[in-house]
Amino acid sequence: MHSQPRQNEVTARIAGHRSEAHSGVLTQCMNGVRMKFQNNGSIYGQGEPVEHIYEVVRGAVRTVKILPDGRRQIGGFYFAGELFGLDDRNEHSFSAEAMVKSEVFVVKRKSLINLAQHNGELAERLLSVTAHEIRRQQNHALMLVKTAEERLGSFLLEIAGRISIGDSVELPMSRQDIADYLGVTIETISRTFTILTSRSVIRLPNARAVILPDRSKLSREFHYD
Amino acid sequence: MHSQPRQNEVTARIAGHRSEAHSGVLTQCMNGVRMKFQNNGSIYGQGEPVEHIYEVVRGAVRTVKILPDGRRQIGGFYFAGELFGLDDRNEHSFSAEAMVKSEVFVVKRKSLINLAQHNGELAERLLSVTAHEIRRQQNHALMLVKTAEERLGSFLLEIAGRISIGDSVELPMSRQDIADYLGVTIETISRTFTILTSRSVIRLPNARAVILPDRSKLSREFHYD
DNA sequence: CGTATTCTTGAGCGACTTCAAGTATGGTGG
DNA sequence: CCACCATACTTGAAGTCGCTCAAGAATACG
Repeated sequence: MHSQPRQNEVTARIAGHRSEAHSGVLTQCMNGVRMKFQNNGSIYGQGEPVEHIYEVVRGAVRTVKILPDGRRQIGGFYFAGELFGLDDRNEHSFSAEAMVKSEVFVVKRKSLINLAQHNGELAERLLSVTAHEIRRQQNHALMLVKTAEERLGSFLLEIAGRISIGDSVELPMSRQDIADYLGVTIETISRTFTILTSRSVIRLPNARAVILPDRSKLSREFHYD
Repeated sequence: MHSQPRQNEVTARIAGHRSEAHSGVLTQCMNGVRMKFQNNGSIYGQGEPVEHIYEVVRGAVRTVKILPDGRRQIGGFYFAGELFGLDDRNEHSFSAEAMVKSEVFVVKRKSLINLAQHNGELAERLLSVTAHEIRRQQNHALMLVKTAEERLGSFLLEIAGRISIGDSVELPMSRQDIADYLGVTIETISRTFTILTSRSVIRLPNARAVILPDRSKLSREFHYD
């Protein structure tokens, strides 16, 4: 059902275009470990103990939850400079996987908390990062109450806001990932891409590349944020 | 469309049953102001500057977003001891309203951040509260990809986990609030309550009171969390 | 007791799902 | 380099769940 895709030409370019080491909150002020993951590599699993916090250095990561009945839900996508793994429990409720060849900076959760206790600036930045994550999750919830066209529209706007180069975005995630993030089927995603293209809202040079000619018009139509 | 309900007998009891002052993260270690709000009173508005952080002392609060096309979305419900207003931007993206007569402890955002910078324990607790809020938002997103029956089932489980007395819950929110939280219409919520009742999954002594006779069975069926 | 409001129920319709092919694309071995 | 296979993506047709529109029942409060 959700089998291994291959590293194709497009995703390889994505992994590459941010290959310069991205310096984020953690890499600047902590000692930790850099880890590399292959396409689809597992970073941590649903149910594993929460011992680390992660920062994407290069590449792209998704968090995934498999429900008892087999349904798959994507919690979020994370790109260079972004933190993930911020669970408040002792067990991860989602697993994390690299979507393309990626590099991740890993620090011990306890060390980070300890350091933040004696470093006010770090504590503030951490708080800011978590507050930002709350907003993103709220936006995610907001997407899920709209029509398929609005969901995909605001999704593309959000992703474009984070990894576009000019007016074009190269999607590191598959249609299935998008479908599982937006709570619709892969067929609906595909049909909706076709509709948006025929309406000239987007262009699709190929399945993984999207061009958004008029982002402000899109924002108005799909009122993202 | 969404007009003012009145303070009825049931919600009055809810406001009352936690009338003992609840001591949370903020009330314990900060100086701030206690504010009282009437049923449906506005605590802050969508678009207003973010200057404070709030803790429910007594009562119940909802956060609400009105989309440009008039649709209404509930971001979350907050009960005694819980924090809200944790926005990462300068403007609130949701407004906050009391659902019943409520008391709220208000502290200046800047003061809190400053204090946290020099008080490691407070910083850690704040981080824990925000991480918990992230989890709740993820759960909210998770609810929105299910069927109406599953949405209402997991919603009732979540609320029961927070404000049940024995196996019964008194809902401070209207059907419209539940509908706008779960992304379905009020008619669907009403019908689904009827279905759950006819299946003996719940009992409804009256519209605002719900009895969950077998919560563990519910958890299995609606696999909440 | 009357009226406003909330909640419930019904019938028809539409958007998304399901099931089922068909097409395109990347990788592999000859 | 090309033929082949596996996988991802697209398209079509029929079914279903939730929405819309409409009315009726229950509840709160003057």
